[in-house]
Amino acid sequence: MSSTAQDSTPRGRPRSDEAREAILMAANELLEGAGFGRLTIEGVAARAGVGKTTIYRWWPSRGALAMEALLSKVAPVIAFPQTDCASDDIAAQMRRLARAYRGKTGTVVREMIASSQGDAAIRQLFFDGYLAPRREAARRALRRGVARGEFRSDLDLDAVIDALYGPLFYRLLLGHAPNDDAFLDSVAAAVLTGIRVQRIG
Amino acid sequence: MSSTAQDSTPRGRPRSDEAREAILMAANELLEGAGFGRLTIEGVAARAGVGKTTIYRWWPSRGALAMEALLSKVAPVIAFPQTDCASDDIAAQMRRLARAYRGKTGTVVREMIASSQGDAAIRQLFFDGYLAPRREAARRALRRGVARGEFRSDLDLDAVIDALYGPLFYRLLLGHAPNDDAFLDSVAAAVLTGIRVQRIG
Amino acid sequence: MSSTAQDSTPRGRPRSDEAREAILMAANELLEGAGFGRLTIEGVAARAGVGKTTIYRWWPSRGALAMEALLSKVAPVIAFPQTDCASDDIAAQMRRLARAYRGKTGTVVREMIASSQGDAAIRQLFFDGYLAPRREAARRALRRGVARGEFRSDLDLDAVIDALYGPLFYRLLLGHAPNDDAFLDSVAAAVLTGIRVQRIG
Amino acid sequence: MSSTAQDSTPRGRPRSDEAREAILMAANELLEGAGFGRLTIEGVAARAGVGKTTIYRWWPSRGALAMEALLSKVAPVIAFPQTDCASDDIAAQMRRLARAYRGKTGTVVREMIASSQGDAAIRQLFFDGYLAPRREAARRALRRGVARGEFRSDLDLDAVIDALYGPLFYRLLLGHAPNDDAFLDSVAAAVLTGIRVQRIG
DNA sequence: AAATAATCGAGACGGTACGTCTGGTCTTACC
DNA sequence: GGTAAGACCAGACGTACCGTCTCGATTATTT
Repeated sequence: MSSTAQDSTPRGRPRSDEAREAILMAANELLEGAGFGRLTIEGVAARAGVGKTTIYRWWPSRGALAMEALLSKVAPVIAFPQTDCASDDIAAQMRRLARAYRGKTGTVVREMIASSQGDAAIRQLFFDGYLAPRREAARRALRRGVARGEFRSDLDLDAVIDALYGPLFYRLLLGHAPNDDAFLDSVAAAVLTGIRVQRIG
Repeated sequence: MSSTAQDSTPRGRPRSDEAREAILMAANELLEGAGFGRLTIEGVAARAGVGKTTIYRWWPSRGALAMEALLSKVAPVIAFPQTDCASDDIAAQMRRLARAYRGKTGTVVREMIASSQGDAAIRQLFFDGYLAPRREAARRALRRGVARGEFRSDLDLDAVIDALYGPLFYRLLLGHAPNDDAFLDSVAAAVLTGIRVQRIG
Repeated sequence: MSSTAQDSTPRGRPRSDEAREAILMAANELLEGAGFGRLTIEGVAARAGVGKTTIYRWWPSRGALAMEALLSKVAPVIAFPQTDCASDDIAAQMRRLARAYRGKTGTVVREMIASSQGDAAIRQLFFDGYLAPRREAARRALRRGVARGEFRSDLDLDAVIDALYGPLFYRLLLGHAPNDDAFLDSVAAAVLTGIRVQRIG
Repeated sequence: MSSTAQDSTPRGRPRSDEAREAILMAANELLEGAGFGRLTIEGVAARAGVGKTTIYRWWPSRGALAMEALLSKVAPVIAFPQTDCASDDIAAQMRRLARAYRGKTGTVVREMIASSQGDAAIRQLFFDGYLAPRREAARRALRRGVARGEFRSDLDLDAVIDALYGPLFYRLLLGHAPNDDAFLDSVAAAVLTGIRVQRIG
């Protein structure tokens, strides 16, 4: 077993975790207080009692900092219940997710998606750090349904997930109508019915 | 007793349409060339050969200007075909819309939605000027299907529209997968099947 | 039947002088309230209820307007007394002038001289409208002294005037010491003694 | 007990003397080329290759900058010759000063005095930085004359200085007549004669 | 212990763009 | 045909942040 080639203990003064945490905390406070648009590096540095250099040393951009700040405190993945019926589990999770998005989390997610639009690196951070694990959980729920013979086995799971959650995000971002339970149920019903194993007439 | 409702004779030099058009054209050029993030009031003023004051006099913010610039030249509503089958009409329009969004229009729409997140005024402008007319066209297509006996008559049309187009916008904004025809067809099939009048067994 | 030409009322232009006076009054108010530095054409126009054009039609610059505004209300020439002794007359007038300059007039004159520095036209206006008549009065007082045999007859009167009043303006503008009577008397004494007809020993 | 008076260790990046000098040089060039009225912070920044912030960080106003620029390059105090005769020394220095004022320096000094009128801080700067040392030199010359028994010992030196130099500044600022040698000599003669120790008849 | 190395805070630096203010010019409609 | 209103281009204002760059001070590892 080759002991890792990369064992080189770093020289010099080690990174200060105290500073790191102060920065993320300050960033979060600014994000919640004033929104992403008013989060500035200088503001974070001042509030955290930290030099600007320290921020630039560790984060490539305002967006990257905001994203990490958010991920550092984002709500845990909304879990999928595991009853006898995968369809019900999914519909129930969607309702819970929508409830979370009606609060502060929704604002935060909206801003994260918004700030992703102009910067591919931020988009990747958001996808990897936030969206991907949540999509993986959904994928597992769907696979469970497939395994139970509830859903067809030839599904494009990503497409199904997008069909289920796309409307929710659409309303979150455009804001023309609320993500109420009736809406989510109707979306879930339409999509899940469409992927259900057909009863033979 | 004069009953004139509109008595407001504007005083002073009237607004210059020439300047207005030069500003919107310059804004569009910058939007397409460098994106919303690089659109600055100073840049627009310089390119349009216009004083900054003239821009600030008529547009309250960078976002409002960008939005109006977008709306002033955006492709006309992607029309719905009108064949015998409303379902086919809708699915066909979705494919066309997605094609448009794979080009420059998609980038601009993404950025407009993003900049809507921090500014309620922009959001309203975008909804009224861009989204609402397109949703109304979709609503008409759905009503046609209802009238033809193709779709159920108890539908929440807005919810149906969100279910159809939400996934498309979701992929547009998150970018984790392309809006290809197969995906859109599967979404359309699931949703439209769900609202179809049930055949009596 | 329109009688084109001449109604009994001759083509009224009732405004002109009214506007002119309103402008000068507004300019004076601004000058006294905020000083020359804060006098702007726009401010004057707004306060006078007048279009900017009307100001630009009659005055070539901010300074010219200010100058005329000041001249329109400036205190009358401080008269020279006419006693038996021209020296005493002059010294007395200097004391009176200094007293006037210790009040608002002094501030106004200071600012007029200041605004003359960058604009030859303003300087000319100030000289012709303010300074020249006052110097002429001083010249007459000196000539009276010459005629009476009190002063020498080969004098360069302008140089004498500058020697008399220069120190007063110097203190007015630099402000390092007050123009008190003792100072003025000592200046007057030195200069007037110097130009007095010498007693033959 | 440590008696160190100066314990303030400056933190952060130290001020750049290079920038400071570039700014003063650029300001001087603009002052001489276009005059104080055309000296703008933006112009200085551009010419010096410096950010505007750097100027605003160290100078509170356009006038303060101009003043320091002037002081940084103004000829050293026009020295007083030191011959046997203090009267001659003073008259000679006045001629030299007037010669300097007939050139570019005169224009700048005029403008500085003008801009002092609306800003007490500028006035103070001009007095402390420019005028006071020159007056002190004159005071020393006069004291020399007193010590030599040439002038009376009960003089108000400030008043004498104002009497000597006031006319010169008066002509400089009003511009109605040149500061030629004959004029200065006559002023000097009158004033210095007046303060001379009287010969006993 | 001393030297080396990377960190930290502070804050100045050259810049870009902001949104405002004023200058001086130019249209309009009204009187 | 002069006037008020007010839009127009131009450009400087003073401010906010950007991202980079010294500094002196601190905290580790390596010699």
